[in-house]
Amino acid sequence: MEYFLTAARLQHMTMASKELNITQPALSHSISKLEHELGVPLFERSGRNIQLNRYGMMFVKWVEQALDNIRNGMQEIEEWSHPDTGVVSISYLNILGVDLVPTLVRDYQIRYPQVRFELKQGNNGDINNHLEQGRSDMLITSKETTTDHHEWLVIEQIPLYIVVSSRHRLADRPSLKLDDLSGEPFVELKNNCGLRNSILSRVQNSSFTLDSAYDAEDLATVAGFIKAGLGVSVLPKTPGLMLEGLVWIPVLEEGWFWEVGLTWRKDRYMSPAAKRFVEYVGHSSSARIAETLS
Amino acid sequence: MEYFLTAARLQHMTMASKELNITQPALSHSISKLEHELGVPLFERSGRNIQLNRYGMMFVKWVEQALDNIRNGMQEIEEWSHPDTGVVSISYLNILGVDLVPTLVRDYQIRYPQVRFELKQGNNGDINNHLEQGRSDMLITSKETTTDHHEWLVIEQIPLYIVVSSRHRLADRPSLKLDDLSGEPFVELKNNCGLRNSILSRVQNSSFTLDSAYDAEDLATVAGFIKAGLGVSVLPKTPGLMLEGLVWIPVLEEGWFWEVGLTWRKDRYMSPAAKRFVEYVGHSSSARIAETLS
DNA sequence: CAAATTCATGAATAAATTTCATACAAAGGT
DNA sequence: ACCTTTGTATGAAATTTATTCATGAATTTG
Repeated sequence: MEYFLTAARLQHMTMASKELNITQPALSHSISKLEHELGVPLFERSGRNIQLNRYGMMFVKWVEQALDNIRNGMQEIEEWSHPDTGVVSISYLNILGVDLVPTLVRDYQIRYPQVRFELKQGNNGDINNHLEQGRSDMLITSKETTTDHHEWLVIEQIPLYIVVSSRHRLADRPSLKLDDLSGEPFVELKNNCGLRNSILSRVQNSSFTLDSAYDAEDLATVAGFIKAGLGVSVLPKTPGLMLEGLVWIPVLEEGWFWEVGLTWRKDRYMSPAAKRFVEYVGHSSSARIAETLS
Repeated sequence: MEYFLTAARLQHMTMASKELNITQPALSHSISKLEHELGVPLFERSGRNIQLNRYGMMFVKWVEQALDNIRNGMQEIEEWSHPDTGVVSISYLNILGVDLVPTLVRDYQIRYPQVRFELKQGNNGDINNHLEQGRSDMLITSKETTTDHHEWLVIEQIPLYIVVSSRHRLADRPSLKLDDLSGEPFVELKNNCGLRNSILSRVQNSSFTLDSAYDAEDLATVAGFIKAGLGVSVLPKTPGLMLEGLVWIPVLEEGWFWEVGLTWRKDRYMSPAAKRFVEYVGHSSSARIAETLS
């Protein structure tokens, strides 16, 4: 195709072959092969020069279009796979859309304003499907769901608090141990939201037996239930959950925080734009952790 | 490209390879080669099945368009080179547009109604250029211009008459010899119109010396000059020249006719439609000649 | 848990493209 | 008119590319 267009443009085999960096017989052969495939000649050979004929002129315009299409396709891929102009496709847990993800995206776009983000949210099951089906490059979720096929990079450790209604009998305590909640109706999460497993595993290590009163769909609903005085729970202290009428009481035991981070599949191709985003998150989160320690 | 589209459509290497009549590794290799050329993967490999990824979906739509274009190009060529639907491209001498060519074309299109004609006219120089440059498949002209690179097929032998004005002193003669025109002002053709050379060569064989009075651009002008009483000439008796006020006097000598026919270059490709037209003209003209003889 | 299915990989083979050498034809210069 | 130059075509050899075969790894199925 490329050969044909060049020969057609220059109407000169030898010059065209030079432009294409091939020998003249190579071009002659391939043009002749094309002509045989089409069943018609594309050039008039009169003496020692060639000239596009009727069929050649017709065919040129189609071939030009075809090659333009291929070039467009390559350019689109190039654009989308370039770190500056490419796309970072992320799925994240619903609750993280309130504060963490928008902050992260905004900060990143100050550095790389041309990068496009493709953001999807959902519960743990949803977003894991996104990742498996390749509809997202990476997830922002809690660590619990990762396997050894996945890479994990922590973004933030959000402290967990015991949350009660302001009218609750424990509402004025400065701090609590988990055991103090024994007998209290506990508002749990329905679907395995990462956080749920995170809390359940901690509970199993303690002597305290959990009295599950309600299963809510998501964290915001849990907060709502507590506010309505229907029970108590353990929640990460994050915007979107800090409703009026809730009291956040620190947990006395060590290590009560919810680890949120980036996860992606080791075996999957990741676009340069996505790679750079991962790198950025790595730097910024380690900077943030260093800051927290000092 | 074809391989990629099939694999993309079926999302299944083995099935695609069967449809393409190649082995599965052949397809795997070529897809992998394409991916390396583009620098990005086009499929997600999860376990034992493949799925188009973001880049693959983008690329598919461009490749589909490109292949459509090539197919359109091939179809257009197919159409134009098919004897039924193709094009017959003819250049002819101006004067033959009055009767011969329209009749020929009309008769042919009764048999092959889908055939398209591309008709150009001009003087001898013009139409010879058309043929040399490949802008026409064939010419309808007089035999004189053909060389051994050309094929020749006679269509009609148009009788030549001595033409004088009705007010001319020879106007009432039933027939004339060429010598009878001695001393008469002769109206000649300017550019070598085939007929001109035809007449001049005959004149050279006779004792008669031609007294060239005017050089006209074309046959119709010759007729006009004669009608105006400016001279006499020899003309083929054909519609378009038979003006009122002209007298057509048969020539006594034998062999005074103008041979008009089809000519084309031996070394040039001729479309099936054009070939069939040539064949038709061959049959119909031999039929006509047989008819004339009987 | 074995059998079957599917894709990837690497070496061997088959097919294609390209080059080399050369022939043929047409322009151009003397 | 003859030689030189320029340009294309052709066929065989060399090279590159594509395909197959054999096989391995991974995942799904019965």
